[in-house]
Amino acid sequence: MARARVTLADIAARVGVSPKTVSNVVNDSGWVGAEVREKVLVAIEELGYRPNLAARQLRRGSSGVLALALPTLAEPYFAELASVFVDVAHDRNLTVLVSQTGGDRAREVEALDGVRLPAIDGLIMSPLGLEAVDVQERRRDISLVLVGEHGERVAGDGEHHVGIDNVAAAAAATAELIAQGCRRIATIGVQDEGPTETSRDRFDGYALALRQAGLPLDEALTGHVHEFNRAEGAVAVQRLVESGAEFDGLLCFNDSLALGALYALGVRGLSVPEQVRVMGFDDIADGRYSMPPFSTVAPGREALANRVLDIIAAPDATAPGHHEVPFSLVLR
Amino acid sequence: MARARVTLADIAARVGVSPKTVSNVVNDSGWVGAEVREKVLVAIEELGYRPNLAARQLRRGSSGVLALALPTLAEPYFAELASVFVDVAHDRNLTVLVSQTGGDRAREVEALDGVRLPAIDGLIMSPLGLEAVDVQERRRDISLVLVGEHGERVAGDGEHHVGIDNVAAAAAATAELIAQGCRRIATIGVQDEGPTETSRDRFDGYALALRQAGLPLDEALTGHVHEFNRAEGAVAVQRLVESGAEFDGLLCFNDSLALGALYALGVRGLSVPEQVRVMGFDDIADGRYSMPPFSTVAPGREALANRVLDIIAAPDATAPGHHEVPFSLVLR
DNA sequence: ACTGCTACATTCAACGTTGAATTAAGCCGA
DNA sequence: TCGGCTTAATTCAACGTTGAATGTAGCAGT
Repeated sequence: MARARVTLADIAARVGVSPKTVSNVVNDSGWVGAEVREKVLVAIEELGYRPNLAARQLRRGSSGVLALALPTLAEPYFAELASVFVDVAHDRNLTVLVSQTGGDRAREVEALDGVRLPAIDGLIMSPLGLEAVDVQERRRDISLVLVGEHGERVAGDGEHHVGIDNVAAAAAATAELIAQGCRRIATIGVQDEGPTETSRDRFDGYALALRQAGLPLDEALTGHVHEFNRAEGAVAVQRLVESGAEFDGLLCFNDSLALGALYALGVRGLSVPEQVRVMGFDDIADGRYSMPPFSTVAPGREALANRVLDIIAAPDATAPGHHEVPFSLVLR
Repeated sequence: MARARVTLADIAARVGVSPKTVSNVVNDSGWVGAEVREKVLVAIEELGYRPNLAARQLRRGSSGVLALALPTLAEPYFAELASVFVDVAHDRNLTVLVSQTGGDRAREVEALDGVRLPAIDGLIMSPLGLEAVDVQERRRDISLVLVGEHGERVAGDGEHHVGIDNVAAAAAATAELIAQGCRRIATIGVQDEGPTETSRDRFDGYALALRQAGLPLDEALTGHVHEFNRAEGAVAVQRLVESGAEFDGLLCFNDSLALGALYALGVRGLSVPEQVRVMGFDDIADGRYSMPPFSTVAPGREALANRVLDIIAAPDATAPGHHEVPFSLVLR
């Protein structure tokens, strides 16, 4: 399996030129005669030469490779985000490699330090455990862009962050439920511990929309969770229903929660959307074929990826801090 | 942002020792006195030294980094597989970086060649467009392990492949439906074009189980699809129902198809599991909170990842060819 | 014949790290 | 006192690539 590597020098020896000339052919740099170029290309083909990227990067100082560090790929939102990032980057002739941190502070710091990552040009991270001080105290030689709401807090004014306006998005989603006739709108996804930025922003938007519509904010309609996944969504709805709370609308802080909620509503025999209208967040693929269907907030994933890559391409052309990308409502 | 890199030489100069001694401290190699070690560690902390991985790999010839190339992260099966791989590898002190090829032959070949990948020690790939000749004709200096059914064909006897016995798994799943009382079992997921290995194996298992139970194989109960996703699953069921086919069991060739099928069954007013029992494949997280619930075949993901990493760790200790890992049925 | 130019190709050194070989110093026992 | 052993640190070269500097023709122009 592990045959010896073919190097520039091997090609050079075979053709009878210097390694540098071969390098020039490979990189289309310098002056190379047509005849020599041809012979070199033939030799490369015959011997199966592949540039050693470690050596190239060591010399050049850059690799054209970016890393995307996410809490988990098991959550569809992150998996789909990763998918979009890779594709958008591919169109730009960049490679994005995806890494999974588990949302663990230590592993996120490791990613920042480039521990166990190959030499990369830039790091895109959606942190969960990271603290602002972790970013501030270490000098980096690569560019960093943070995404996600926790990332926004960590970034502060000193680092790049890209994301949607969560408060506005949650307010728009809530307003839509109200427009559809809901008057008692429950919410699922309030978090009381850990990185709660997302939760808080979305709750703020929810509260804002209620206030603007002159509806009361009822603590009994607030479903608390530990994490944003189906299991927690199901349990939260179960608790709400058992507590005797009555509601005709349900704002879930992401689609996984919404899918879990639909499950629990189904078990309880509550029909969607007749008895309860459900709204989610993230527009993940699972939600598109959910039965019954529910509406959701679509963050502009392509827009996000493009914005991030713009910043990575020219980190100093953009002032650090928060950069906003648009969202939209998907009604089903 | 891009501050100058701190090198071993910088640390060495500050402490007043040779770079090699600093290297020894960093790698716990060679003999270093307690006092010098301490001073070096302090300097490393103060200056924020981080080893240059490109240089290290160039010198060492290996990086401890593996790449996992998948068709897409947008499909939950692959995303969850990636998640498991990263975690299992992390436990073994290895890094797995995930790449997305789109199932495109050219991009899969690029991955094989290491184009636009940082220097890595091993490649794990679930191919879709790749051909056996692509693998055979290029000499590689890294170890390769293929996964997935198309990968099994590409691997042949000359390359490593790890996977479950799809025929047996599909047969077991079908036998379970029969044991639950189903007599007319439809199937969804037969493919007529592209990389159809998965589809064929599962259909063979389905046919085998029917034969063993003395049940007829009815072509009218066969749902054809182009891809394994929710949309196709929904459409396939719709077609089956509209064709007038009657069935009390439904074997879907993966969970995404099953979720789409459930959607279509729901729209048609067919109740699950009363009127139709549904069985899927892959045991993805979405399926676990599906309403109504359905059973599925769980491939041993951890077992798969561990087997693959065993092989990568010692590629020559294992004969190339197919290596099997167990599956199990998850009944809901 | 001399200068200056163009087109090609080469040499040299360096990117940062680390195995292998070497040196240096301290200590022990004969 | 000498050789031999242990501990500690060093020097050297090389991993494969590529910028910068340099060399060498051949040819045009004066």
